[in-house]
Amino acid sequence: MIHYTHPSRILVALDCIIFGFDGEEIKLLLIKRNFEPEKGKWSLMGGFLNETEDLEVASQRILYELTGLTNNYLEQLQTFGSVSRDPVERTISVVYYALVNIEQQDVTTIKAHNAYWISLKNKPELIFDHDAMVEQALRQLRYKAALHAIGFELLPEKFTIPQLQKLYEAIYNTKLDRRNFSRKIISTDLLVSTGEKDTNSATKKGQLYKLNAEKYQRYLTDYVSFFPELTLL
Amino acid sequence: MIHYTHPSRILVALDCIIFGFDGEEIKLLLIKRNFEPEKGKWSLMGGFLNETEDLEVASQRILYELTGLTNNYLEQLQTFGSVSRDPVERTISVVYYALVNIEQQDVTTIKAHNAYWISLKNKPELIFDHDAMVEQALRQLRYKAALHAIGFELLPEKFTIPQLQKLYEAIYNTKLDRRNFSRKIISTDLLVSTGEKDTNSATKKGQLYKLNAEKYQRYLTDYVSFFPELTLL
DNA sequence: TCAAAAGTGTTTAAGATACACCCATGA
DNA sequence: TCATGGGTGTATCTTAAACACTTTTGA
Repeated sequence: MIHYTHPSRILVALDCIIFGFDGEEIKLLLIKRNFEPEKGKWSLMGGFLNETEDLEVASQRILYELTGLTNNYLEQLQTFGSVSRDPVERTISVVYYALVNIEQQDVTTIKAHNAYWISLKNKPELIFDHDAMVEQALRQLRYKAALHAIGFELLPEKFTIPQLQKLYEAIYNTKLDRRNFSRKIISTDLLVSTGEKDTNSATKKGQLYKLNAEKYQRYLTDYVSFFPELTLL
Repeated sequence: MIHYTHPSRILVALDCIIFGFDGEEIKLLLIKRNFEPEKGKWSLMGGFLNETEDLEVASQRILYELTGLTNNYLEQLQTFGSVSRDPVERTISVVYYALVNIEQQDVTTIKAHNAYWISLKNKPELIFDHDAMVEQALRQLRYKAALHAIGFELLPEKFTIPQLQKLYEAIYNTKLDRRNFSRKIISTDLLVSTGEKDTNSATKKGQLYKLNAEKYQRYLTDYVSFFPELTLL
């Protein structure tokens, strides 16, 4: 194989910010490291890129190793490349963020990695530049969820409109008007009524909806605003 | 220095999509390669990341080498990492896009690199995955310029509102209503009248404005919509 | 029967859109 | 003086925002 003459081959890591939603709060899947470096501290799930592995494939592998999940929402965020970001060796890190249904993961692999779901509000300090990664991922989540229908990735297959509203309130750390929210969601035609009712609710049982898969695919790339105050000037 | 045991150190390239605006069309600064590999074909400006160089610094260096420009709008787009994207050797490429004022660059260095401003409509086929990079950069430019006040980076310091409108029409390949556009821009309070008139115009000379620097800084991070049809459902 | 959450309708205000007229300039 | 492009005003329609009442459920 021919090679470039440029000498500087660099270690390429991947780190993954994994978001979940428990019905009340946005949570992060974080690892309490029982390995070096920085053993005992908190970090994101990560790994190295192999020579013969696509970047996309590597990110899916890393998510799978920790959660047992495939086919999740997984999007590249940004690459972090300060010279001094990893004290062990010059390493650049390609960062992905994932949205997962918190009820679907494989508890065994999570335990094996010493990982825990931590709510954003209680996030401990993380190693290296992982705090900056999380901050940027949250910004991207807010940005994207305001314009695209990605929030559903954090919910179970069937959900009520009030549940969806709680999700958006958690993402934006705000309160929304129930009536306006409901009307707006209905008007997108993104939801299909299942006819079933939410059995968990303690009081009046809400109607369970699922996604209109076709419309949903369109809204992943097209603009929609699920966040009322974002009428953009 | 301690090293990780992981063996796969990989060549890290940077590629840069450079957008300009000539008053009528969005243009790309492309290189007709007089060097290997793919000599004779068109490509983006690129280079390799050095072992002791921050990623951000490297992207600025590459932009400077080609255009002689510093302090431009330069933002990381995404990292491309297919195994087979570069036939010479496994290389991942961190892609940046830059917005430059087409009148300010250093013609000498551009000539030295055998680079030319090509309008988007006449873009030739590029090497490797550079076409996909350009496509994504354009999508990002459209996305971002609809919400943030970044378009100004493509204009000279002083400009008329009709010039600004032409820019947005070029970015979105559409026609906008002159009266509504003007009102919307004025209402943002982003422009400051200079009192001067555009001397280039053949007919009625338009008022020259410049940016309200303070407001501008805010709008780089905050949302603004300069694109009327983007009321997002 | 009462508290808590779900569901729906109305009114108002703001913003987007469409459209018409006048002004300045140089050929 | 006329064609071209710049500047401003107004009416209408759509959408967001604020707000009140009724229904369902289990304790």
